[in-house]
Formats: sequence, structure tokens, C-alpha cells
Amino acid sequence: MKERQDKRSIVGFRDRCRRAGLKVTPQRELVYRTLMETDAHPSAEWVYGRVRESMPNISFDTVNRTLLTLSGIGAAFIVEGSGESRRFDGNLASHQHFKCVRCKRILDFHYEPFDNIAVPEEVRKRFELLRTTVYLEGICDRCRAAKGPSEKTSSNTTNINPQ
Amino acid sequence: MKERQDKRSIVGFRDRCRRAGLKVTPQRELVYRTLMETDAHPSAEWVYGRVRESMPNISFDTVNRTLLTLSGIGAAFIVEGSGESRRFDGNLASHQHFKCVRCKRILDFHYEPFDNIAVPEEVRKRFELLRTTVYLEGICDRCRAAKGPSEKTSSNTTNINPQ
DNA sequence: TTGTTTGCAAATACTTTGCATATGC
DNA sequence: GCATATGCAAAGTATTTGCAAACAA
Repeated sequence: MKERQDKRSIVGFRDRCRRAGLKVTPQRELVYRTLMETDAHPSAEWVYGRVRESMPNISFDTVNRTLLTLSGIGAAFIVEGSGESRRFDGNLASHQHFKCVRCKRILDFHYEPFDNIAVPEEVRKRFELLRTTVYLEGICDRCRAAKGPSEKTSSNTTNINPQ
Repeated sequence: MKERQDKRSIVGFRDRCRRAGLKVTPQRELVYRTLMETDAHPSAEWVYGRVRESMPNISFDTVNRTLLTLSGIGAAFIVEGSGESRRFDGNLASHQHFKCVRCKRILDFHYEPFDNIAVPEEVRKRFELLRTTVYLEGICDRCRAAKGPSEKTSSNTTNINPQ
């Protein structure tokens, strides 16, 4: 489908920016393209190094802020460390986590069927698994109540992740 | 089952320490108990504040190191931010992540059935879900090859912090 | 023009390290 | 008694903030 393709295209990116009220700048486009071209789950530092090859004067700061901005409009997401400090969990019993992207709370929930997710043979053979878990992200009840049901940028917001 | 209970008991904790070659200190026990008693997924700072109520002279540093140590022997785990820098992902298509706890690499894999995990009604009603994903942690093929199939319990000195 | 964004630099926050002293085993 | 753990302080890293100049719309 067309919409699907646009998700990764520059055209789609420009649309997405406009819809979110963001200006389309060369820096943003470059950071976006760079991120799309890799599957390395890079840090801001990495993207910075890469991006500088073609735009030597860009600042690290811009790269970092842009990546954060992209995450904010659903054009990328954060896979590790949201910049907050490390958090621990002493609950060793089976349970799953939901994390609120606004207030950063991590909430436990437990749903039996998630305790024994069947990981494909292929993966199990390649890695020594220590943890298998279902992880949810979204907006918690409390934040929804506080800020209104949905902060619409424009209804669509093309659900980042087709669940 | 007995074993299950011991997982959370102080006795179980002591055993676990001994098996890992760690000394059982009042600080460790207190940090452990404090972590077990909450489901708040606290930061080291939070635990520190709590623990100080009954052991005012404990240092933040000890709390932090202890939490790390606990994670290292499987008596706790890290749910957020492993202390590394933030990482981004521009891949908006359905996929899952495996993270190597040793080398910190995040590897993608894709397994159809994981794309549409059915989240229970109860959770869906309470939260506005933005991402639903299966997340695996363990030791990657490369690290397994490099360090041998199993890093034996004992030889671990205190900080079992991966590179 | 006008409100955003960028680049820079300084300020914060968070973690880790080194080491002398204290302590579990 | 010996090796490990603790407490403290200093050093490193990563991230954020404030602002003037540059730029997209």
C-alpha cells in the first residue's frame, strides 16, 4: 500500500513533519534518512558521526535533538535508555511491563499466556535466552486523564507500530 | 513449591550469594529486602533514600553497586536504561528485539506470530497502547563463542558488569 | 516577517573508578 | 588472616538548557 511506503520515504517524512507542525530542515531530513538506512539501533553519537560525512557543520546537539523529535512524532523510536536513570525490578515472578511514555512510570501486569511465549527454534538456537517478555508502551490511564484522551497532532499519527 | 518461596526469602538470598561467591553483608540484605518490598521499579536513588531510613550511614555508592550486583546474580533485574546511552530505531516495520546483555548489541528478528500479540482487554482499556512487542534478552552467538558457553557462577567477583 | 531551528557553550545529572578502612568468612 | 565490601571523593559520560544567529514558511 502506498501509505505503507510513504512511511519510509522522504515525502512521507515531510508530510509527517508538516502534520506535526515541524519545519522541514536539511538537518532533519539527513538525520531521518541516516536512521532509516541502518538497522544498527544507533546512539546519537553514531548518527552524528555518520551524518557529518555529508554535512560537516552539523552539531551533535542538533542530531540528538532531532532524534528525540523524530521519536516524538512517531518517525522513530527509542529502544534503549530513555535518558532516565537506571531502574531495577526485584520481582522475579513472571510478569510483564507497560511503560508510560509520558510520565515514564513502569507498571506491572500479569497475563498468563505471556509467561510462556514460544520463541522460534531459530532464535533459541542462536542465542542463550535469559529473559523473554512482552513489553508494552503507551500512555497510562493517569496521563490520559490528565492531558485529555489524545493529544491530536492530526488524528492519524499513523500508528507507529502496527501491533 | 518451596524453591519458589525461597526465591524471595532472605534465606534464599543468602544461599544465592554464597553460590555466587558473594559475602552476605547487612547492606546487601537491606538493599535486597527493600527492592523486594516494592513494585515501583525504583532507581538507585530511590532505594538509597528508603534504605537510609534504617541504615543512615550507608552510602549511595554501596546501594548502587549492590543493585548492580543483585542483577548480576539474578536476584533482580534492570528494567530501564542499562546505563548506556540512548539508542534509536528507525525501523517502523514490525520486528522484535533481542539484546545481548554482554556486548549490548540489539539485534532484530522477525517472527510473524509476534506481530499480533493479543493484549488482554483489561490492559487495552486502561492504557492507550503505542507499542506492543516481544523483547528477548540473553547472550548472543558472538559472545557465546568468545567466552565459552557458560560463565561459571563463582569466579564472578563483585561487579558482574559486562563490558 | 515571524516563529522555529541550529550551533555553541555551559550546566546538570548519572555512573564509574580508585583507594583506604572495615568486615564477613 | 585474607580477600571482599564499604564509604568517600574525584573523574568520566551522557544529556539538557539557554541564547543569539540563521532559516523555513
